[in-house]
Amino acid sequence: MRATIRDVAREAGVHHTTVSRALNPATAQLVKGETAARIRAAAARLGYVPDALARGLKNNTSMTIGVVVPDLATPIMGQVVRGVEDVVMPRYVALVVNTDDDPERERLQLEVLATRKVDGLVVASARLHTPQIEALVDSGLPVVLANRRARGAGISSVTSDDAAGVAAAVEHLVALGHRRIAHISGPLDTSTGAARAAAFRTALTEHGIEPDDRLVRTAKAFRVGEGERAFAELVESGEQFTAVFAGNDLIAVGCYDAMRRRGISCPEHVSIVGFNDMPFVDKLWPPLTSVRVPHHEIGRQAAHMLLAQIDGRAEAGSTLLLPVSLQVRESTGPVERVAP
Amino acid sequence: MRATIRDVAREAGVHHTTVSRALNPATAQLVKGETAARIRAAAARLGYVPDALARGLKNNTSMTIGVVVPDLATPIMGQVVRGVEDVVMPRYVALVVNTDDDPERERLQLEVLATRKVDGLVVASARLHTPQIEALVDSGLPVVLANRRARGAGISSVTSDDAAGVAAAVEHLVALGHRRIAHISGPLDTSTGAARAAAFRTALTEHGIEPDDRLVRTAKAFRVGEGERAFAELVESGEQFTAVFAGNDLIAVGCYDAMRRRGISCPEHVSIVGFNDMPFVDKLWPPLTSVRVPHHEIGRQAAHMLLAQIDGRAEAGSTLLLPVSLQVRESTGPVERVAP
DNA sequence: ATGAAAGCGCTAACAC
DNA sequence: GTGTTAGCGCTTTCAT
Repeated sequence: MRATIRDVAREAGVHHTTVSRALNPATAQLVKGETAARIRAAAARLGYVPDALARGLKNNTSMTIGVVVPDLATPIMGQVVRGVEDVVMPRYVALVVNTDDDPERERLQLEVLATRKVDGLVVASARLHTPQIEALVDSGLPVVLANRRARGAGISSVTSDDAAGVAAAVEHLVALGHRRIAHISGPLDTSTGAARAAAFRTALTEHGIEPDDRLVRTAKAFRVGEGERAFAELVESGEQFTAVFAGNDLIAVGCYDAMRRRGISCPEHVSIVGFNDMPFVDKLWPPLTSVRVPHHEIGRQAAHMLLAQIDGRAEAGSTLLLPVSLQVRESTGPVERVAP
Repeated sequence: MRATIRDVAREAGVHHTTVSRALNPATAQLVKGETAARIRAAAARLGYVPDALARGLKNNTSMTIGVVVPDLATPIMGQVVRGVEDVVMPRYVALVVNTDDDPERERLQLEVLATRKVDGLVVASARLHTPQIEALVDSGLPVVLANRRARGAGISSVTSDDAAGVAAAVEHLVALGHRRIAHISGPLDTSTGAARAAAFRTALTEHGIEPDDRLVRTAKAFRVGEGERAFAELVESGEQFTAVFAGNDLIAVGCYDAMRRRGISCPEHVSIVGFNDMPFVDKLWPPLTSVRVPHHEIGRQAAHMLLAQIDGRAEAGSTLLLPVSLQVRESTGPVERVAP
C-alpha cells in the first residue's frame, strides 16, 4: 500500500492536517519552517505521493481536461494534442478520445469525459452544428475548439486563417495562368471543409473568374480514397481543368493516386495544391504545394485559451486565427499552352 | 451543481445506497425491479452522471491507465495510442504523456502518472535499461512495453518481430545482388535500434557476407536529420556500398535527402530499405521499400495484455512478437554492374 | 503554529 | 429488499 498523508503524519509526529498544509505550496507558510522540514523529510522517506483523486474529490476538480479528436492516428492530430499537452501539463493531464467524426461515437465519448468530471475541453472534432458541445458550454464548462469552428457564437476557437490560405493558393495558381481551377472540398459540415469551399469561390471572383459549380466536388471525408474518387468524378464529367485546389493534403494525395492511375502527369497536365502541409508532403513526388497550418501551435493556443477560461481570466467566445503560409513546391506549374 | 447519488435518492424516495446498488450493473439484481426502474427514471430526470473520481477513491482505483510515448506528434505513435484506446475505452481512459526520449522528462512524467494513481502503464518509450520502469513493475504495477523491449526479464512487451523483418530486408537486397550493404541503425540504447543492428549482422553472416563495421553508422535519434548526417558520413568515409538498410523510415528519408543533395540516385546508385512502413512512404519518390510494422495492432495487443494483468488473468513477463512483412517498392533495385 | 471535526460522492459490510 | 454505518485520502473551517 502506498503511503498516505496519515502515514507521513505519524512518521513526523504531527497531525495529518499539518502535513497537508506543509506539503501544499499555497499553505506552506502557515507551518513553522522546522516542522515543515521534518514533514518533508518524512514524506520523502516514505515515498509519499499525493493522491490527485482524493484531492479532486474534496476540491471538486479532477485536474484533467478532455481532448476530443477525430482520430489520433491521423498525422496532424498528434501534433495538435501534443501542443495541448505541452501547455497544460503537469497541472492538468489530458484525456484523449477519438470520435472518428461519428456523432454517435462523439456523444458516447463526451459522456465518458463527463463521468471523469473534466475541468475543460479542447475539441478538435467539431462539426459546424454541434448541439452537444453547445449544451456543455451553456452548462458552464470551459470549452475551446481547436482546428475547427462551430456556427454558434459564444464558443471559443483557435484555427488557421483558412480564408487567407485559400486566397494565397488561388492567387498562386492564377499567377501561373490557371483559369479552370477545380476544387475538391472536405465535408461541408466541418468548418474547415465549408470555410475553404466558400473562400475558394470568393478568391476566384476576386480574380475575375466566374465560379463554376461543375468544377467543384465534395469529399465525404478528409481521406485519400475520397480524394481519389472525387478526382475521378471530375475527369469523367468531361469538364476541362488545369488545376485542383484540394480541401486538404489527404485529398491531394488521393488526386495523385487518381492521376497516376490514368497517366495524367502533375504538374504538366494538372497542378495540385493541398492544405495543412502535413509531414513529408515535401518528399512526395512531385513535392506538394500546400498551405502550411501550424497544428502544434493551434494546440498550444487552444490550451492557453482554455486555461484562461478555467482560471476566470477570460470569457468564452473569442476566436483566434493563426497565420498560414503557402509552401510552393513542384506540384504546381504554369499552364501548358496547347498549340493554337 | 451536478446531481449526486443523494439527489437521485431524494427524487426517488429511497436511500442513497439503494441508488448505488440499482445503478451498478454488478449489484442491480439486489434491487426490486420496480424500485430500480423508479431510480433509473429519477436519475435520467436529474441528468445524473456518476462521479468516477469518488468511485475510484472508494475502490482504490482510478480507472485510468498511463500511456508513455516518446512523442505523440510522431506519425507512428498516434497509431499505437489509438490501438491502446480502442481496447481499454470506455472502461479505462488513457493518460498520454510524452518523454521526447529524455530520461529526466520520463522521470517527471512517471511521477505525474503516479500522482494520478494509474491502474497500469503502457510504455512505448522504453530504453533497454530502465530502472524506473523496473521499479514500478517490482512495486506490483501492471506494465506492458509496446513497440520496444527492455533487457530485464519480467516485463511484458509487445513488439514487431524485428529480427524477421531485418532478415527479410537483407534477403531481398542479397537477392538483388547486393553485397556491400550499409546499415544506419537507430540509437543503440533502444531495443528497436539494438535489435535491428544485431539482426543485421546475423542476417549478413547467414548469407555468407562478412559484417563490416565500417559500413555501419549509428543515428543518435530516429530522426530525418540524423539519417542524413549518417549517410553523408558513409559517403565521406570513402567506403563503397550499393545499399543501405535504415533503422527506420525517418532515417531512410534522411538518406533520400542526402542523396538528392549529392546527386546520388536511388535505386540506380544506392538502394534503400526502411523500417515501419509509416503512412505515405509508398508515395515518396521513389516509393520506399520498407518493413511493415502493425503499430495499431501493437497498441491493441499491449492493451489486451495490460488488461489481463490488471484483472489477474495473466502474469507479467510475456513477450509477444507480431509478424511483419516486407513491402517491396521502387527504392530497391538490382546492383548496377560496372563494366569489367 | 497546530489539532479537531466535518465532509467531498461513492460503495461495502452489516443490520433489519 | 432496503436502510444504517463507516470510511476511501484529502482539504478546509474552526478552535486552541
